[in-house]
Amino acid sequence: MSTLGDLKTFAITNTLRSCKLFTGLPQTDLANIAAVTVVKSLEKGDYLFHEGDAASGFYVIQRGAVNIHRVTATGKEQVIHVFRTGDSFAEVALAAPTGYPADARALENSQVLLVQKDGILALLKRQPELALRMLGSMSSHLRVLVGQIEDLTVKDVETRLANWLVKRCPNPQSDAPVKIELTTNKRVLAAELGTVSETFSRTLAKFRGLKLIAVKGKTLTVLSPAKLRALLKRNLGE
Amino acid sequence: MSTLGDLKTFAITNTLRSCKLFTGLPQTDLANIAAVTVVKSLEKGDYLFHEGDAASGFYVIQRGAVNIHRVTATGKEQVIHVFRTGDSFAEVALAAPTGYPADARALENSQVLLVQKDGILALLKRQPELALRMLGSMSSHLRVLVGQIEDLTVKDVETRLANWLVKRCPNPQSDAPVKIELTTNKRVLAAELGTVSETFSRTLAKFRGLKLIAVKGKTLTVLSPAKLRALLKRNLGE
DNA sequence: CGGGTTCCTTGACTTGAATCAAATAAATAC
DNA sequence: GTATTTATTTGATTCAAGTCAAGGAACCCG
Repeated sequence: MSTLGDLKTFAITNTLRSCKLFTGLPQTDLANIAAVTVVKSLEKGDYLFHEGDAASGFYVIQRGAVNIHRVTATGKEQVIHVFRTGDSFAEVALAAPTGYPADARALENSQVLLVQKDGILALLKRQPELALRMLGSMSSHLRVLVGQIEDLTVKDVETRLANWLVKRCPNPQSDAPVKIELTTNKRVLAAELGTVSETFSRTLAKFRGLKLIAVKGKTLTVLSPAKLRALLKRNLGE
Repeated sequence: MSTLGDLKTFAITNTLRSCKLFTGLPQTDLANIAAVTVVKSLEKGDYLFHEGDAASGFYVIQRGAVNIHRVTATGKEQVIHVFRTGDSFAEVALAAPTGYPADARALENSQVLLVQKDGILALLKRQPELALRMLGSMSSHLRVLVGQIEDLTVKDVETRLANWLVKRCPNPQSDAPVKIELTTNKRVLAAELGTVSETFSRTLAKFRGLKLIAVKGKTLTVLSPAKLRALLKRNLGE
């Protein structure tokens, strides 16, 4: 049982509340979840878990970024998704078979909450509302993966990059330049887009040549979101 | 309310029981689910739903096969998964946002059960055990998708086909030939493997040349599962 | 500042697989 | 059975993108 008012519990419930999975839950529920939760600190590059590891629970990111990926026999890394502050992931842990299906590594110094499997399962049995939320969360992961399968197989790198950039423009119809600060190095971003750094670099160069973007170090500037969006539509629509 | 002993309900509960999602549930639970379930018959080629359609529930296949896919702007179809008798799919319907994320089409004449969203949600609220099963089911779909992302991006067609064939050999270490009957035409199978019929055909031809398989109409014979497995390992391991 | 990483970019080359085109083969209808 | 459509195979061509190689740029650290 958690002691109400306990300082650590309080800090954890605050983080939990900021996670979409748990927003709006009554304080008592949050405290119950906090009671089965432990905080983990990760240095950049640390592995949180590996494919096949016994799944001890699922995670909520308090601060930082975690890269979920698979490593092939040839050592290549296929990025499945990058989760950031407030995201939850690895809900798959709650169901048998209990091994994680992929690797997870911190892309920067991060702090995550591990919501322990046994504890949360017991809670879920008592609180169907929570179970439905977990269903919702997993369903949104499924949607992302379905989208990604299409992305990776159907679109070329140029289209994927255009899409990625447009998604980051607050108002893609406008002509006002938008600055985008890269939070990772370009090799990691290339991997997120399902390609390698060379191809990524060439595609950036192409866009630069088309005066669609400007690149200065880790700052990308979309010169005209509207034009970029037009290119994207052209690529998709034909 | 369903009348217990009602013939239709009885038929439905029998199907439900054969679905992994529901096996072992007590008869009363099954009857409750049956009460919110409707049977749908599909002709080969019929669409069950399209991407973006309001999701009225999830499905259990009683007989036949359903192809889940996305259609791109260029009209190309990317197969996400093929579900068969006893499988459940589109559990994603239970969570908002309510549109289906892909298209579903019958690959052959089929009969499916639609477990209606509203009804099952009400049940889930009362029966957390059921909610946990749904979590399990979605989590296994997640695992499949994660595997597929790796498949599609990392492996070449030869490796994907070898993998597909080996999976269908009861004992892949053995040297005893295995017959595999195709349940669809080769274009559909090619799409499942993330390629087109021409490339699929060439890859079959290659395997035939290597005496790994024999092809006669819709019957593939793996001449030596062990040899095929060796090729697969070679492709993956280097 | 100078040497050592690590990261990024560019060029040259290679290749797996899609596309286009055309020739069978198989299935279905009339 | 013959016609017609649909599937499958094969050949030739093209292309996106990965790999290999080499030069810069940026960053770190003493």
